[in-house]
Amino acid sequence: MARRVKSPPQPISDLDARKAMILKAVVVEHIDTAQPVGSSSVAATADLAVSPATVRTEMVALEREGYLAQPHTSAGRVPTDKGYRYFVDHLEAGVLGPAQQRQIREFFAHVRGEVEDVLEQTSLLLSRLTNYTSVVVGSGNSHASILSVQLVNLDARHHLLVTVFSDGSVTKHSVLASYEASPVDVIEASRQLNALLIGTSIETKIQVPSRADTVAKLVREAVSVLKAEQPTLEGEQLYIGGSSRVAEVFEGVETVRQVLSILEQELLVVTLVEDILDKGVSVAIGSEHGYEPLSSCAVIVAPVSLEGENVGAVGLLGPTRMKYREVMAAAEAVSKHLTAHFGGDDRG
Amino acid sequence: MARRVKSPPQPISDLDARKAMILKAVVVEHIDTAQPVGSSSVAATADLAVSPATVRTEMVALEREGYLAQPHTSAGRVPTDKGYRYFVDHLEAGVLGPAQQRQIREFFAHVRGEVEDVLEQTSLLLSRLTNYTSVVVGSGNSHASILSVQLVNLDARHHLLVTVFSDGSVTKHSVLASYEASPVDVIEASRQLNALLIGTSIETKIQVPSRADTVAKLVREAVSVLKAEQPTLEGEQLYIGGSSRVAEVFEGVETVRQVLSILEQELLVVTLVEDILDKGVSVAIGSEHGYEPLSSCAVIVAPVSLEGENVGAVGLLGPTRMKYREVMAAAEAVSKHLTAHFGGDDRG
DNA sequence: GGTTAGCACTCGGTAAAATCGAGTGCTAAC
DNA sequence: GTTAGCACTCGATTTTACCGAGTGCTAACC
Repeated sequence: MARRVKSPPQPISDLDARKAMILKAVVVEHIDTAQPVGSSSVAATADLAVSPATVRTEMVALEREGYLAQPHTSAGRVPTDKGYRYFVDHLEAGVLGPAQQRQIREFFAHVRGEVEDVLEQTSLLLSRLTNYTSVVVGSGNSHASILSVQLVNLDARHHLLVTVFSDGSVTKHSVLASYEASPVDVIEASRQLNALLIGTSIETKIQVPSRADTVAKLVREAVSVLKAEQPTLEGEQLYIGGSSRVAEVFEGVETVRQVLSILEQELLVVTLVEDILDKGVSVAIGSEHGYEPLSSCAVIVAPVSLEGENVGAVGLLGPTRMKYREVMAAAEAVSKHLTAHFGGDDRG
Repeated sequence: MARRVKSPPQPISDLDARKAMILKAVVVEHIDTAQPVGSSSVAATADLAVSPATVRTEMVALEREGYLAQPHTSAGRVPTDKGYRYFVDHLEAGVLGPAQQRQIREFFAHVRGEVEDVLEQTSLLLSRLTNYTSVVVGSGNSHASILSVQLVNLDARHHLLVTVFSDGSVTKHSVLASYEASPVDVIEASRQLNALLIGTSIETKIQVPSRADTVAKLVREAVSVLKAEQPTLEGEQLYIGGSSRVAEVFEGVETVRQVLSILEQELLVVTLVEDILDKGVSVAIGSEHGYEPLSSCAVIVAPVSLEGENVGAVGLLGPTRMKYREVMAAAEAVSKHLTAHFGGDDRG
């Protein structure tokens, strides 16, 4: 996470102390008011003992360097994505309000149920906490090992393959056969599948029996449907909380539509979040994530890990002028709690 | 479904032929243009050989009787909920365009996978077909019988109860014990659970063993988490397709927000759809369904049945000025196909 | 009696004009 | 390097005027 402390030699794109303060003031006020910010209100910022005129000169520079933009002559300045980026990179870590801290603690003290339920609840919590739309991603089970498989027959040709994985996930797959199988066959197939698959992961290559009897055919069939899953994306879980926030937080019906439409494409959202995570970043602003329809959004993510490994992420989606401090703090806190929750799950 | 053919004696609230035609003309045009409709455009309707003045007189009457409303003096008329209701009740059955029919047929010819996947895909289909937000509800499994239960142990105190129902649904429940249990115990418990539960439904009262050994405790524990589900609502599945349509179809950010916010409350949506279905109606207009925030919406539903029993529903949500003919036809067609799909599931 | 042409009237929507003022950039003095 | 002063810009807001779709009413018409 790029959080630079003030230290001597900085990349070209760095700003002297005063410019930084001015930029920060503009960002803060614009986030608050959604209006272009003028030189006088910046000058009024207590800890900046200069006149509006001076501020103006600096703002011209900031604009030239791409941190600020002017909607039109004779309007105040608005931060660009680059401006927000600088702001976020130099943000001192935010602290959560006590009320929110309590809310999170209480939530995790009382939440229970399956992982899926917890993740879903968490997405609602995040959205309630921040007033933005939240996104919780649980990773797939592609390398979890199989604890148990069972073939249950619904009728003579229609069976259900139920698989339990070591991460606690359960999948089911229909197995439709063109031949009839007796309950005894199914039980035997089930037994063989167990022998064959337990301990392997879905990625493991399996040597299936090549005999031509009903049981062997069933076994082959079952293994094949199990392996037929797309390796990476099936099994990913996505929970979106507070999508109605989109309508309150973005202006312009068209933007709202676009964002909602993106959120509907679950694969895309999962990829987006994981991309951001892969880059090791916690915030993607504007066009940084490369999804053009989301260019007026910022996405904040935090990883959730289990035994040192990333098993998911929590994210928040808002306009570029979102409350980064609070929201980043919230995301971080929730991701921590979630990690702890899954790590020390076994309450007595 | 109330579809009246013109027949002699009607309830008080019925209209003579000409009023009906005028009302219909207003509704049709308003659905098309979203604008108040004036007497002259109604008079221009080919099959109505009267002058605007006459139409006006009739419109005054229609307004008095509550079918039309006037946004303000010297504006055209707009249908009220009652007006739409009359329109819908007297709507001759719509026919789907050939393109849409093909789309539906193709969809059902190629769709495959678990019930859940089919329902989810269906909701997308419906939304694509109609350009409105769609809702697909799959009923719970509360009276499906249990085909198999299995206790899988994750670690000494943490087990997973996996239950397969006759309707093909699978549930999992964590069983957390305060005592340690050996794999042998778990297998034995699993065996006993099978003996105990197979063939019963979730509602059946079960006589659990009262012994104090580990196995019996496990069995009791497992039965109790299984029964702990809320009887009616858990297991209901809801799939919403095209929620971004909300933003294109309703005007006013506030309305959009409200509708989205309702859609987030899955329980509420399920109840809403089932309420409408229970009333034996296929369309709920404006405030007819009693959910105030949805008073500018119309909801069209069609049941999905399996072996004569309702197992779900498809629905579409739009503004009161929605294209009833087309949408009702689409909902009906899809519900028919879905019913057929599940009825004759066993393709060779 | 129902229908219709004629007409005065209403009133929201749109466009043009006027005004305002926040904010700028520049310059000259400090 | 900073700042006060000032002319200038330009979007937002308000004002005014106007248009015209649509109404309700009345008197003539079939």
